[in-house]
Amino acid sequence: MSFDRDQVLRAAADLLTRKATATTEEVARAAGISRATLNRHFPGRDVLVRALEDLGIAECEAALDAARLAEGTAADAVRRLVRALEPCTSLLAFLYSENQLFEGEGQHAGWSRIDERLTALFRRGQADGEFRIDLSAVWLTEALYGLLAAGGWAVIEGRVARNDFTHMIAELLLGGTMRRDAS
Amino acid sequence: MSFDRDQVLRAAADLLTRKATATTEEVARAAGISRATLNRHFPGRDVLVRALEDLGIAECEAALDAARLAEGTAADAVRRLVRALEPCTSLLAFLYSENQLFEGEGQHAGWSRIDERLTALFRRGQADGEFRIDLSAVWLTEALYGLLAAGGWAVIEGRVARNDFTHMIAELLLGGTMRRDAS
DNA sequence: CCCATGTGAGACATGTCTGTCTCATGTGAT
DNA sequence: ATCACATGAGACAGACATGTCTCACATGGG
Repeated sequence: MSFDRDQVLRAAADLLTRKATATTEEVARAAGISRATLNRHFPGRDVLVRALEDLGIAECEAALDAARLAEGTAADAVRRLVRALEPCTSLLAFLYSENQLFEGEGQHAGWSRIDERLTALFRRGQADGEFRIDLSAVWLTEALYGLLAAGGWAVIEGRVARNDFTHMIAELLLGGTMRRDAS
Repeated sequence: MSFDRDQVLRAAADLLTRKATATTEEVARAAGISRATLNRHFPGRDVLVRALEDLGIAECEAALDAARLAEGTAADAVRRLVRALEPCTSLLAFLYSENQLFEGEGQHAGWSRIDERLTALFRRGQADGEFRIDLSAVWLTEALYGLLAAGGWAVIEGRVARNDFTHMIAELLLGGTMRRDAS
């Protein structure tokens, strides 16, 4: 019954993704610890959310590193990225919706770094003539977030198979819905 | 100072989209009425959310009607649909995130109807050979929701221009990021 | 003019979540 | 065995949102 910070954070993320308004007692029970212990380590719900944010940022940056965005074609980099991001989608989905609440406080600097790296990837694709230029790189970054969240929720609700996750998101983002035969 | 149900609902939607945890007093103040009056007409927060849901469903179905999804190419139908949906995006974005909370209760039947109409549109595009078939129509429907929400929030946060809304979403969904020259 | 209706303001009780505290228990190290 | 330490369980008070109630006021119709 020792305290495993990482395991607690993951249990909290799993629960909060499904039920964003969960009580601290529910979070504690989901993590297998008491409310008192949860409060000793994370004094306040905002502290817990910030810790989840830090975890999400760390996992995102690890995924970005693992995807080696600078190598190969931008399209392949996007595919590697989506695949690398898949394990932390539910955490991202939670933080994505939670972020809407952080109105004025200014967002975590980590997200800016991640935004910048993603935007740079799309800009590279545009500069290489690989991606179209009438959709701004900033919008493509936002769209990727939206598709990841939509995909994560669709998987949770059983509307789509988890195995299809990477293919669905990456191929929709890259190729859209239109058939590409013609060519 | 008479009570205008529709105006109150729109004010509530605007506020709740930006701050999903807003107090009933904040909602009332945003709508220009007192908390007592708000509670007379919407006894309970869930009643208010349900009313917003009904409003969102009604506006969605009106947009679906206006877009005449059965006419012309499926791609053009999607473009008309996104354009018709644009005015109620913020309400949709709120309901989209709020819906994650309705876990067990079973969702409003209206959403099923809307899902079905959207899925039918994508299926038609696939049957006509216009859309690719390796992305399921159900996923395309979910993706459209995700892109609408992402677009709505990106506009609210000033990351992208409101004028670009329709083009960004529709063209990304239809054509993806890849350049389409070649062909 | 009088009355009915609807509203705003405020007070009040209630329920819930939260943060904190105490105390007993269990575990590991010495 | 003993001690230090962390945890679990429960109690407690405070903060907050909520729902309800009363009362005063304005408006509109009879």
